[in-house]
Amino acid sequence: MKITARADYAILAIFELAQHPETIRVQARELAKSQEIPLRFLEQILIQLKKAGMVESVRGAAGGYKLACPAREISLARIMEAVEGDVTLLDSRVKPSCVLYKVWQEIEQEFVERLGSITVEDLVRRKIRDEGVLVYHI
Amino acid sequence: MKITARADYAILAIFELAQHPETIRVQARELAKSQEIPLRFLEQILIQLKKAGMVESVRGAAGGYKLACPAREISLARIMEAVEGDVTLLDSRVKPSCVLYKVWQEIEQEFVERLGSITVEDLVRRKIRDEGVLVYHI
DNA sequence: ACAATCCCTACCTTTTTAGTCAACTTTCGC
DNA sequence: GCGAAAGTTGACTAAAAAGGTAGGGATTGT
Repeated sequence: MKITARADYAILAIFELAQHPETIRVQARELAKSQEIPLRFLEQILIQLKKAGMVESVRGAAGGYKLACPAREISLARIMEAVEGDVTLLDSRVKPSCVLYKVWQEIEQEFVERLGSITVEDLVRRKIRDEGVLVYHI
Repeated sequence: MKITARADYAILAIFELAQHPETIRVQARELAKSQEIPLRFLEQILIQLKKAGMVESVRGAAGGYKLACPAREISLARIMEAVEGDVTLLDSRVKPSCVLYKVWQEIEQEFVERLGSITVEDLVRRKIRDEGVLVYHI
């Protein structure tokens, strides 16, 4: 079981955006720097997140990104689906007629539900709980 | 989330072995044919399963494979670990200091436990329940 | 105007997956 | 003992996916 770099970076980026006040925009460059993500790669990812409606952008000189919806509406599953297309689809070579097919389906469903149960808001809460205060300010 | 061909084939092979009486040996060729697995590839996989103590082989003219331990002791997790080496290790780029790290650990643990909770015996039981009787006989 | 920033398409590189091959060893049946 | 059937091994290759780059165009603030 491994998380792809895309998904990993996507989650980190959204997580960081969620820690900034809603009113301010964060530039890709900043996100890339603080999370140690290759800028050009991150740009690709942000586009996907934008298309999926989780992030909104402003172009131009003082442009940047911010969340397009409340952090509580963004789950890990949603992020992963946005950048990977088909996280939810488990693919095995077994035929639907085989007993194993159903077993995989069950396991997959549980897994996706679990990923869907964790929101970015949860992450922020956990961080506050574990580390006291958030770092980013206006 | 996707199962590798190796893991998929390994599970199918063991599953088929589990459906044969303990006393008889099944040849790699037979397994390959009935499960539609490339023979040479299956041979690789069987070696891994043997090393992991799940299968035992007899060489020579009337050789073949059989389970090396009761089906109830073989879980999906065990098979996957045998052929993939590190299924259980979730790798993300987040640092251990990040809140996400713990979250991934939790999810991974649940997932692995789930895979560990399903044994080949369970599969056989399900098959009997769903399809009535097993196909393979002496 | 121009610099900073986001956007889009295409491409490249590395790693992993999936599968093959040839040669070798062991065992069985005679 | 001998040949055939079967398992064993390690090296090899092709294809796909992951990870990342590059160039250029579009927008906006100053």
